[in-house]
Amino acid sequence: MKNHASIELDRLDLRLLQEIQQDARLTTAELAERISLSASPCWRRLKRLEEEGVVEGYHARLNAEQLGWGVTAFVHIMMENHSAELCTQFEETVRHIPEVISCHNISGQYDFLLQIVARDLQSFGEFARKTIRSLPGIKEINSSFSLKEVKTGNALPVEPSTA
Amino acid sequence: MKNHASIELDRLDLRLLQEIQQDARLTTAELAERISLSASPCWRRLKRLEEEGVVEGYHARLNAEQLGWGVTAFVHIMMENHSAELCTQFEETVRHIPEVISCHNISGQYDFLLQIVARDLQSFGEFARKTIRSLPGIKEINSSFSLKEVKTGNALPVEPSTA
DNA sequence: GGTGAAAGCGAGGACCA
DNA sequence: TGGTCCTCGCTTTCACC
Repeated sequence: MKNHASIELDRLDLRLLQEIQQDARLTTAELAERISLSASPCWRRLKRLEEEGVVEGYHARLNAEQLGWGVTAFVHIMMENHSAELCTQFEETVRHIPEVISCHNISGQYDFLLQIVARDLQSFGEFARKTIRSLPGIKEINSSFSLKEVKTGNALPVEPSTA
Repeated sequence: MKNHASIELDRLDLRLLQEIQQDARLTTAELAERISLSASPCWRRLKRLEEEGVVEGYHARLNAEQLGWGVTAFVHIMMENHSAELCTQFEETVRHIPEVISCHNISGQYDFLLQIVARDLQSFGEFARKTIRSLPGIKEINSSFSLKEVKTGNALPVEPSTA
């Protein structure tokens, strides 16, 4: 898996990526038909894209509600200082907390933005107090709750125009 | 596809969901082996979970960098007022902008939190000015940039304990 | 709910243009 | 690169515990 940017991607690769991003379980034959190619070269392209790391993985998207995760929260965190040690420790800890769906180090007023799930508001409160607030070096926390998922799926735009 | 919450999920279902969340391309045979079941019942369970909407879809995760999306931004938006009309229009518009990876209606100071990708900072500036700022009813915008993806994948926790 | 088996299909490779 | 063919193993669906 290469991590270099700027891999050569032609129009077929991009169409393939678009399709596979929308439905990861497409068979090679189906995929081939959709991008108007025959199965073998289509399969080879996909393998190449996997090798190059353009395709990072295949995942089932699960319904949070039905799994009992009724609350999605966005938590902004400000650190007391920006020592590499403190931040690295924070990141390492956060990475291992399953309720933390995503975490970004961000620019601006706050240092980190976390997306978190919880069973309900009460659980979230407990989680915030026990698990987040108690981490070392945290100066300020600001939580917002998702009232409505307007758009999700985390699909990247794949435009043939930019090839 | 049902949308009701609280579907019956036993330990096997949860293990299955965990596996399929991590690797959507597992074959039924592989999946069955991992959860110590034979192929047929395993396949039936998966189908049931798809039917019930617990599994919402299968998606390839693509590498943003390699597709030329060098910038990930989090944009907080405050609306001038909260008229249903204005908000619905905003949501509908936003849903159709490919650069908008996700959008949540949130509680707190701001009304919406959007995750956006752009080729570079300059493109983002242009996008923010032309596409976002010009939407009707927007009072305030606050953008932060992702400096580092500490954790991603959007995997939900699936604990057998909560079954 | 679980097992076993049968039929049809796709993955993945060899090979040619 | 792309296309064709081939083979093995898997998916999928039975009928039956």
